[in-house]
Amino acid sequence: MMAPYSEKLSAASRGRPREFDPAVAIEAAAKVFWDQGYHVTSIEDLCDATGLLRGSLYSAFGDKKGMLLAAIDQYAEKNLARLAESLTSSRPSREGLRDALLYYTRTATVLGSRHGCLVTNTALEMLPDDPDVAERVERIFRQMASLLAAAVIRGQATGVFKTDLDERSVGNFLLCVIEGLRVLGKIKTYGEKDLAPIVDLVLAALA
Amino acid sequence: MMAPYSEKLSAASRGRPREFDPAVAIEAAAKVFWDQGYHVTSIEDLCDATGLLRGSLYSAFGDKKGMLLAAIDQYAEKNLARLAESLTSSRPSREGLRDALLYYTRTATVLGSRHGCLVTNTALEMLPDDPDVAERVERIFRQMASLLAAAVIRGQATGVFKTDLDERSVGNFLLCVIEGLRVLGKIKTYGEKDLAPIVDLVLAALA
DNA sequence: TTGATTCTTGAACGCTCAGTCATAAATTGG
DNA sequence: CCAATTTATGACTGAGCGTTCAAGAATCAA
Repeated sequence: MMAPYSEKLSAASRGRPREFDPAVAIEAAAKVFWDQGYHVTSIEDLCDATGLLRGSLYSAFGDKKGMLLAAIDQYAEKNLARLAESLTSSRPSREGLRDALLYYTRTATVLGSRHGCLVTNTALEMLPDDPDVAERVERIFRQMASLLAAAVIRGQATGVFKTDLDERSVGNFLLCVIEGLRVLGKIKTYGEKDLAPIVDLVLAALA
Repeated sequence: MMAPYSEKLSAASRGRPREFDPAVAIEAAAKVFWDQGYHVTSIEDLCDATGLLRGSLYSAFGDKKGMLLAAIDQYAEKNLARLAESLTSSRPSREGLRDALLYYTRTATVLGSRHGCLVTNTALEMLPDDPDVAERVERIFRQMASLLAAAVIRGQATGVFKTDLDERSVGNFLLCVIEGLRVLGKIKTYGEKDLAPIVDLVLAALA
């Protein structure tokens, strides 16, 4: 179960070639898991979303869990890259971090699609019992906290933030708020104008 | 579905008397939903946990969703009362709020039972699609935010907290952090000593 | 061309699920 | 005691689930 699908996903040199792009299929599957959750999603849902038949999905990803894990991996890679770019695109500033956090208040509250974050949703649905999901969520959260902490550290060097902040604590603090925003964003009574002030209070703790 | 079970739960004057206490049954059911999540939990799981047979559960609570809603209501009532008492037991102080928040870092990270919060778990599993759960989560979160905001307001009057804080924003901020703590608490790499510093950063934003 | 290999197709399997119902048991009102 | 009413019991149902698999199709190596 370590990498139950990656072996299968490598292009085979012999035999009939695969007729679909696994990355495209997984992106479609990820949307379904994201919308509905893991347990509610049926294989038929995934077939409909991907346009593939059961056998093709099973031969490529092993089983339903394999499809979820592939979805999480692909989703996390994309979103971590986006966060990293958002935090490093401009020179460290209060507004740079503010914009990075406001991204989560915006995506959390998009009307008609309050499905939050695939990783957060899956974590709450499947932890603490599922070791495969746990391993991935731990890694993703660690990377997010590192990126956030690094941004604050850079801001400290340029005098934007307080200098007596513990790196690890700040990263966890910001990650905690982001996850909280993703929870609140699921409730329709919380709009962006309710969540944005939270970000400003967060920044007040750092400067 | 408004109150699908409450009508049934009132004691009937005629006929064979109910042999079990619905509140006890619901507490046992709530533990199962809390541990496993709604969709993974089967009626047989609930029968095992409550010691009752299917017919008794169905006649008392209508259906599986009715059992969940009753569990949420009972759980929320207990926990809101606990939070209210925690916040008002001593005169308003930085340490009073700190203790109230540290409660969540402790319960979130109990070894061997990182099942978080029933309301948070159910919200992420069933929102935004389920209106019955949505209605309850909205109400519970609104009450939590109100209690937290009121505690800060009382602290402002005694000079413990900054005076330029918006009541609504502070309540949402603290609620957001609590929900974030409940998410992080699901990951075994986060212990209480990782979460406690978050609380101190939160307090730094208020004073 | 032949055989091995891989993917596609879609029917089929075994199982679990939420929910139902007929019957029996316990209570109340008259 | 006799209906009427409510609960307890547990077998049952129909639907949906994840997964498997045999047969057909497409490719490559030789």
